[in-house]
Amino acid sequence: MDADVYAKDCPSRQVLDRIGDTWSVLVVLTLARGPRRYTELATKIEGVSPKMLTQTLRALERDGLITRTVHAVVPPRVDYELTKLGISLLDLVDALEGWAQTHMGDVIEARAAYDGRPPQA
Amino acid sequence: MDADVYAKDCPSRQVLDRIGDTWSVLVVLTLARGPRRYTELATKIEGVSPKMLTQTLRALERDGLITRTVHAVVPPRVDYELTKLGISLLDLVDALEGWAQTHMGDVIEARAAYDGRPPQA
DNA sequence: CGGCATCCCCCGGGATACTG
DNA sequence: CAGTATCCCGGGGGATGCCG
Repeated sequence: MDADVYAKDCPSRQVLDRIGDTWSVLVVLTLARGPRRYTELATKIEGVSPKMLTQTLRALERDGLITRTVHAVVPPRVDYELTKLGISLLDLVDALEGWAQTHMGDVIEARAAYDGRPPQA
Repeated sequence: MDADVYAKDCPSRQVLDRIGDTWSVLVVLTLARGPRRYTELATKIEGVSPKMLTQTLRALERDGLITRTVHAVVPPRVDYELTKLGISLLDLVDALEGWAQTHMGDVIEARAAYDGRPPQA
């Protein structure tokens, strides 16, 4: 198999897209330290709508990155948890978060410089 | 500074978004082994439209991840190159590509299993 | 509580054509 | 060659309302 992310039809491109999705990343990060309930995820991840959260969770489940466990109690309780595959992704996603935090300042600076300078300097 | 990616207004979230963008990732990957011209990028990265390529390049430039060098020749020649900051991101993005390629098979399998099974098994 | 369905709006982004 | 400008469409995604 080629697994060429540059090829628009290669599945690896789709996988890359999934990893790239912000909500996916945040969900995986939130599940880093064990199972979480739907509401916990919704609360922790600011700005995500119920629709997008569900959609993201389904996509991650479909891709085998998380499991969805329904507890037959009332009120209902649903736990989401990283699979082995999901855990293997965790290191990466963690690094992503780290990079974003570490270099956030640099990026902000760069933006200011770029915006402050006349277009055709 | 908090640098909380879960906070919807934290700049780190925006940085995360930029990293997440598929075109950004592919551009950075393409620039991994040295400067590339606009057309080279357009050719290498399948499926990207001129509009999106330009837009992506501008965003990356603004964030200080790449530089844009215009050579005063005719026909015009423009080179894009990773900055130090961009290079620091390269390792991550490389790992991303690697993960996508390595686990592509697992994901495809998981999807087949998920899709093949009746909704409420 | 944890969804799914529906509606609807907005804009991301592709296609096409033109310019320096 | 390396863009920019314009048009336009599809669907991403928010809001709301209803079930188990």
